[in-house]
Amino acid sequence: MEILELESFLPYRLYRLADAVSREFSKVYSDRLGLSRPEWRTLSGLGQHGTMTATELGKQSAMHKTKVSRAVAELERRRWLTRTPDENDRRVEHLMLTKAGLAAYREMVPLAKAFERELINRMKLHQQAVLFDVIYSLERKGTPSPSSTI
Amino acid sequence: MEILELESFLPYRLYRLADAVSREFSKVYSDRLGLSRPEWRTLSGLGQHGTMTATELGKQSAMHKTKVSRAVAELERRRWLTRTPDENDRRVEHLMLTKAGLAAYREMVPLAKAFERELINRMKLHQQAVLFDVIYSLERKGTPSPSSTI
DNA sequence: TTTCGATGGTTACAAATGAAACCAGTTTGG
DNA sequence: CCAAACTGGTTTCATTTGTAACCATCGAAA
Repeated sequence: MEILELESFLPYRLYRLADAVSREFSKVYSDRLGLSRPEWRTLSGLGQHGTMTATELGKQSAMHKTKVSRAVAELERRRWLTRTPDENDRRVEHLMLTKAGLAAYREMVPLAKAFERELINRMKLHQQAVLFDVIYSLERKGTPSPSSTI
Repeated sequence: MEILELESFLPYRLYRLADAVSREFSKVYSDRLGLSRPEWRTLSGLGQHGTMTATELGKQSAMHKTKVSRAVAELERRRWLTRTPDENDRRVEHLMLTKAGLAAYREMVPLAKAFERELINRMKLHQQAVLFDVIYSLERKGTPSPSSTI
């Protein structure tokens, strides 16, 4: 009978990896700032772009609009961001971080970068285990990577 | 001011990729069999191993025991699996797919494999965009992969 | 201008989730 | 033999999430 090896099934592996990484990173902004993931993404988006609408935020960070709406509401409650109604379109609000929000963002950036760096280093140490696994999954089936840029 | 580009932040990219893939694949078992992800993983684990305990299932497929418990309960309700109490340890139950459960599993395996293959192909078509991105993220910082097996 | 479909954003409700409490059974150490 | 610590598994409860309905506004077409 044909069986499926879950442990090496690409969607499963990807999910597991991402979940583990994401959980670990979430500790940083959760422990430090008491943020949820949508809130962190919102903070991050605004910190990066200065000002954005809720829709833009959703696009950039791949969040459903309800998530954005809730995250924005919470950050507003904390006075980490303010809303400014659009001049021409009264449905739209432009969001911007307050001083406090910006301070939080500034605190997070180096932590995030450090986390990423460490993650990359860890992967190197483990002989790029993760990377290798993904590649393995890709190579296993199909022809050997043809025009690979690697 | 130092900013963080969310779109290229490794944890974020990983999560997004995995989420997209997982969601797409979930359509297969959800539309087809009306299964949730934990239920699919349970079905998959049992199909693969024949018989397992709830704890083993949790280990194999990285699910919290409450998820396992609920998934097992649901599959049992559908009569897709049966529980057999362990001889020596009366806390433990051995789970096994019924005919119906096995039939569902058999139906899923080729679909899952096809999905994976298609996924891999799609990546190839896009010049291994995903793979490339991950690698790029890894290369960007740090020294060029030293003992890379690639 | 009025109406109708699309769009920005919020809210309500149901389902999925995680943490912690819990129950039953098992092991360990006195 | 007994109490305490532990383990397999379930349940409870609060939180998070997604879907869909919703409100307000806008743009286009009649």
